[in-house]
Order: sequence, then C-alpha cells, then structure tokens
Amino acid sequence: MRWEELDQEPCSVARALAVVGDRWTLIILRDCFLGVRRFDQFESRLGITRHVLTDRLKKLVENGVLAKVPYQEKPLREEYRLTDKGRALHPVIMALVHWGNTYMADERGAPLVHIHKPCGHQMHPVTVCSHCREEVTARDVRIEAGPGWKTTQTSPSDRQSTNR
Amino acid sequence: MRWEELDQEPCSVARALAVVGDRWTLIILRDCFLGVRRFDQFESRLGITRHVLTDRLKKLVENGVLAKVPYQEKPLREEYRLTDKGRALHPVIMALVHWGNTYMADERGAPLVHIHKPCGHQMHPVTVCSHCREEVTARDVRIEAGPGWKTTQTSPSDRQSTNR
DNA sequence: ATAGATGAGTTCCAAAATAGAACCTAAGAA
DNA sequence: TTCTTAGGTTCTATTTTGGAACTCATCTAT
Repeated sequence: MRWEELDQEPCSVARALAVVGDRWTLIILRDCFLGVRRFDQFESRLGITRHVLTDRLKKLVENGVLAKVPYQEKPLREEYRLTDKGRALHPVIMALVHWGNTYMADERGAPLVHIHKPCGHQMHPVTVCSHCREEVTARDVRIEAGPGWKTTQTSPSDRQSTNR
Repeated sequence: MRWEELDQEPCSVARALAVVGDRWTLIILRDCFLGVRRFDQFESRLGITRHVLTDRLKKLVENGVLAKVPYQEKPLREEYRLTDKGRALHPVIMALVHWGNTYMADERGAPLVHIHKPCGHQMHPVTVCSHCREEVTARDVRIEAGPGWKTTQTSPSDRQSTNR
C-alpha cells in the first residue's frame, strides 16, 4: 500500500495518520503548540530541511490543521497557525509527551512538564470515559465497527477478543 | 538532523516519536490493540512490505514496546505482544481514533467506535487534569521546562506565551 | 547607490528508505 | 515427493530525504 492511499482506509487511525503520521509532522505540531508560527523558526528549531518543511506545512494547510495568516504585507509574509482542527490534536501530543516522560526520560527527569493553568498544578493527562468519567485503560475498551466501516472487509470484532 | 538522532533531543515528543513516529509504526500498534499478534496477520491486514514490517517489529521489540513470545516450538514460532510500555500508548491511539472520527470521517460516520466495558456505553476519550480532574483544553495548558531540559538551549517558556 | 540581511521558498544532487517481487528454511500435511 | 505455512532475507526500481546552493522582493546600513 502506498502512503497516499491510507486516507481511503476505513480506519480513523489510518486516516489520521495519513495527515499527521510521518516522521516530521507531529514534531512540527509540537512546536505549533509551543507557539512557533514562522517558517524560519521551525527550520532553526527542528533541524528539518527546508524542502521537507515546505512540503509538510503545505500538507497541514491543505488538510485544515494549520492556516496561513498574513502578518505583514509588502512584502507579503505569512505565518502558520493552528486551526480548531489542529488544536484538537492537543490530546494526542499531550499523551505522547506523557508517554515519553514516563518511558523515555533519562535520569534527570522529564524535559517538559505540563501546568494546568486553571488549577495551577503540574499535571499529566488522564483519559476518562466520556460517559461515566471513570479512568480508561486499554483493557477496559472494546473496539467495534461503527457506521462507517466498509462491509466488504472483516469487522474488527470478527477477530479475537480485543487486546490481551 | 537525522531521524536516529531524535532520541537525543531533550523533548519527550521527539523521544517518543523516535520510537513510534514513522509512517507504519502507529498503524502496527493500532492492530496490536485490536489483538493482532503474528507476522502474517500484520502483513495481510496492513499491506505493508515484509521488509519494512520486519524492521518495525524489530525496533518495537528493541524499544520494549512489543515482546516476542513463543507460541509453539518445532518449529519455533513467535508472536508479538504489547508490553506494559506498549499498552501505555493506548491513550495516544484512542486520541488519534477520536480525532480521525471527528475530523476525517466520511458521511457514513465513524468506522471504529470505542465501548467502555465497565459502563457498557459507547465512549470517546476525554482528557482531564491528573490533579483537579477537570477537562483539559489546549489553552488551559502551559508547557514548561522540566528537570531534564538541557540548559544549553532556550527553554520553551522563553518564547511567546504558549498556544493560540 | 551599493551591499548586505530577512523571510520564505525552489532547485539540484547524493544518500537513504520503501515497494514489490522472488527466494530461503524448517516442519508438517496430502 | 510435493505443497503449504510461518517468518523471514535478498534483489532491483522508485520515492523520499538530507544538504547545500540559488531566487526574489523588500528593508537596512554604509
């Protein structure tokens, strides 16, 4: 399968990854959440080549994750800002930061910490059920085919009981 | 910067992505959470080439995300199972599924839905603060340098106010 | 007026990664 | 004896990256 065909897949992970799933895109988005907006800031912070950065930013704009907003004219200069769709990726980034902090930190501890402004405390993200508000673990969740699952292929519940 | 140097970065996202951030790895992990364990199952479900699948599985094992467990001898056959470290990526996958369901679904609706077994309801993941248990949005969170941040570079709070 | 500097790219080539197919090996089945 | 299965490895052709240099319009300093 070619990467570009991935967004045809009837799986939300595949579709999401078709947009954000390559080597650089999530790091670019991390920087967006840190307030970075301009081409040369991304370039100098990331150590990414200009060619690839151009391409990734363009794709993020095409997919509505970032928007190009002019911040001056003569000459026209534009910066990249998160859209609502882009900001909705924040839980993904937070979850990655937390996982990295937990499992990939060196002896000095976490390089980045999250502060929850409303309560003022250092925090890490906790995932809870939207219905009962109980904390969710991998074993508590069953994945089922939803309305958008193609009927021409095996449903996920046709397979073994999910996880473990 | 080469991809392999990324795990040296003092950023948990970068370190996390050094392990799970390439085109195929998160899709492999999605299948792990669906109960897939064997080489040929991954291959036929994913449309990935065997060469790349071998490489990704090996890296996931090296990084302690998956473990090779023999399920028969003569001939030796091994399957790949999530470790605790791997299962800890579940919030990342759930967040990606939810984002994909919300923003990338077609007119028929979500291809995958989550059921929270303890309460029995369809759910989506909600991220709350580990301290006050209030729901967290991107604007509620400030990112600060933690103990593991290298002092030789600019701290994230030296920059503009985070997000927005 | 001329010579940089800035911001945001584009172009070019070499190196690395990927897709697709064929081949390998050990054991068991027909 | 040949076929099938599980889990790879090897090969070549195509894509994607990395790295460096070039472009272009506008400011700024000399």
